[in-house]
Amino acid sequence: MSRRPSLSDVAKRAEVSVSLVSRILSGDTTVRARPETQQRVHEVAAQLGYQPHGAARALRLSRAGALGLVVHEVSNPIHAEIIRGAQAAATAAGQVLLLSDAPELAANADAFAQLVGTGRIDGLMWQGSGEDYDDELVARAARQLPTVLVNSRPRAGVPALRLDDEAAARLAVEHLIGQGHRHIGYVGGRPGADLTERRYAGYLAALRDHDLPVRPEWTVEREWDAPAGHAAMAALLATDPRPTAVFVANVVVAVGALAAAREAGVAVPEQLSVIAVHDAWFVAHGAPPLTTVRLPLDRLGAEAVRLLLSGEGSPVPAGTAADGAAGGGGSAAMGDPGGGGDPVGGSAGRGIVLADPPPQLLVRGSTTRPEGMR
Amino acid sequence: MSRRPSLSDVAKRAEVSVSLVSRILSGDTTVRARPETQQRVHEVAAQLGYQPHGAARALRLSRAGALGLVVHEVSNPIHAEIIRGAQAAATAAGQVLLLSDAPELAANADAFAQLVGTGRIDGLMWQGSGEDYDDELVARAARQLPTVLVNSRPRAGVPALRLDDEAAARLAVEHLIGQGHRHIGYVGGRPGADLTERRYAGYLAALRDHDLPVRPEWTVEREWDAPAGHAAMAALLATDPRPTAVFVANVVVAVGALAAAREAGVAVPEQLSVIAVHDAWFVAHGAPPLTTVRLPLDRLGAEAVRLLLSGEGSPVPAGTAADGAAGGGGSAAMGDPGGGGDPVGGSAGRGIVLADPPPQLLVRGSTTRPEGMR
DNA sequence: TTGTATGCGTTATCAA
DNA sequence: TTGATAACGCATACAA
Repeated sequence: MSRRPSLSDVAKRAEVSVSLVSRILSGDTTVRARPETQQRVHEVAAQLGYQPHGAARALRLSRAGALGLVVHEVSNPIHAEIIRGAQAAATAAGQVLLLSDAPELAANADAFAQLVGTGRIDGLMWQGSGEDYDDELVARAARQLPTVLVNSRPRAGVPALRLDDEAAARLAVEHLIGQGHRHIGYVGGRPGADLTERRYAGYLAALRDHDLPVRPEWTVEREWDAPAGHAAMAALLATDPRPTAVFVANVVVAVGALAAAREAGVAVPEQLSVIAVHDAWFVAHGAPPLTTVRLPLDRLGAEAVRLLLSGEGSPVPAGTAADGAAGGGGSAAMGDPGGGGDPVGGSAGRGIVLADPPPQLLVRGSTTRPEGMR
Repeated sequence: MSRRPSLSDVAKRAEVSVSLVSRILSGDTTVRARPETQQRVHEVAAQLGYQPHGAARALRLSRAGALGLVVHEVSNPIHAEIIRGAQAAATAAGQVLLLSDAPELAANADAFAQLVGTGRIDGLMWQGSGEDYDDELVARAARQLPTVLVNSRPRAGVPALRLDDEAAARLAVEHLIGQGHRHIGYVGGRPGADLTERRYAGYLAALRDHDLPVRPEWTVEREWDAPAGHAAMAALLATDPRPTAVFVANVVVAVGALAAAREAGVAVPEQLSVIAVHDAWFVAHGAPPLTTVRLPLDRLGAEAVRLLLSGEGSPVPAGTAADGAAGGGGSAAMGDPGGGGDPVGGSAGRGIVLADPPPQLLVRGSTTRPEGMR
């Protein structure tokens, strides 16, 4: 028959027992089998193209060999970077990556159960976007699985991985200040979202450090998409006086903001400098090419994988579903991995900041000295 | 203990046998159990939060309940659309989606084996990009799994799903012609790639239909990325006479092409109209906003899932690995699903064209009547 | 140095 | 109307 060869097929052909084959092929060091036997087994296995059956292994070991990644919108280039990093890291660790979509999981309870409750994955990475349903779903997931939040602060007791957004914002704003700008506006993302707040903090810190005024009407927050950026920039340009430069908290938002400036007849960078956090391939080709601060988004994904695999994901609380004894699923480890973290809480609820590599300024055409300066 | 509840936990608590629970919970219609028993079982299951263990199911049923999707670059917005469609369709069908990266699979044999050879997935979707390794890898995969090529013509006997690229190109070029252009250039993607050829065919057909000349020096093909588009457009603009309009075979390429025109001081659309295949959110915010032809990329992913699930993926040839009898893995069905296909070969090697919904013209600012016309 | 037996959680076959 | 049992493929404790 042409079905996939199993251990017993190999065993039969090599004329040894199944268990011996298992031990030999899995590189069990305590197996002191005859060298000739070992070789024979290896040969037969190769000949037959034997590969262990994933489900059987998962069942026996009660480890799925897979990790889940939940993202809010694949088409967002920022999320794509995270996916890329996670994908590569998972593969490198011999795990497969299961991709899912947050809005869909929120809308479809079966889908959620299918992903989280069936033992298909050993850990879950959840890209938090500050949606309302995030907290609830993440909390539910964390009850069943080691879970890590990505690009978010810790919520619902689930550890979180994030980048040094404050430093990035600071770097961006300081670039503007260095060019001589003293009137700098802020376009954020969704109000109240972690990311917005952290980047706003960096913006404020930079202004403060240089004794520059903060004007409330120059702070506009809408959403994390281009239309929102468009609206925000339009609002900002309607102020009087108007800033000579704008820091935009996200490159996607910046795309809309640039379009709004263009439509308003405000030349960038001649009349208005614009800088944004995160880089995406297409902004380098824009008019003008956008100056950005790049953050290592791919590392975010990679580090999340590492965390999960090293057992530092959210510990699964004991006595969840049925009875009530101790013993647990996810092991919990301590320590502060990753570069320069600022651990917040205890074993759960930690916030880890990936500060390495640091934010990188990519100067392109959208920033320049303010008009009338020299 | 706090481990996940199993069937036997439910059975114990409901005071029935495991097999009865299994049948009741799986909605077996032939199970004529007492209504009260049924209810009790359901209650206990809900109480315990019982969910069948995926691996155990997979082992028993020899179906993984998962599909694999291999893509060449997640950050490409076009690929992201495909992923999105596949993801949604898989979830809707109760399957999970396993995402992988083609270059990585090409470089890492273990990763390939892990994805394809371990029974983790019931079918594989492979986004073909005309890379050299594609043929070989797809062929290997198809020997083990029902496989479908996405956005490609059939290769290596593997059925393929694609969009009506020729119609899209035609629609785009006819839009230009309709505006009065008679000198229309072509910027393609990777030379020799299916996509390039199909779109080129549409371009040619449109010109032919309107008795417009085809000038070899106005046909430039480089690669599927923005830098290539930049180079191609630069080459095109160096011709003399130069076309008044350019059809670009891909929106990503078009981003680079627009930048090149800008740098060359050629105003779009005043001096040069540009139109491209595929739509991406950011081009609407560009300068100028790009006119595009949208194709239902998400349906491509969704339909691939449907095909695999309905058993119309590549049939796995019998007698592959070990012995040599009949009996096979993937069932093969015939028929011509999806809208208006042009099936090419037999059961394997079919090419299915998704012609519905048809290409959609999105007129934005990058096209206009040629200069000096009225 | 190697083999036998057991169990992971399900489903399916058969018997009662 | 229900239950006992075998089997899916593997890893391991134990026996030889």
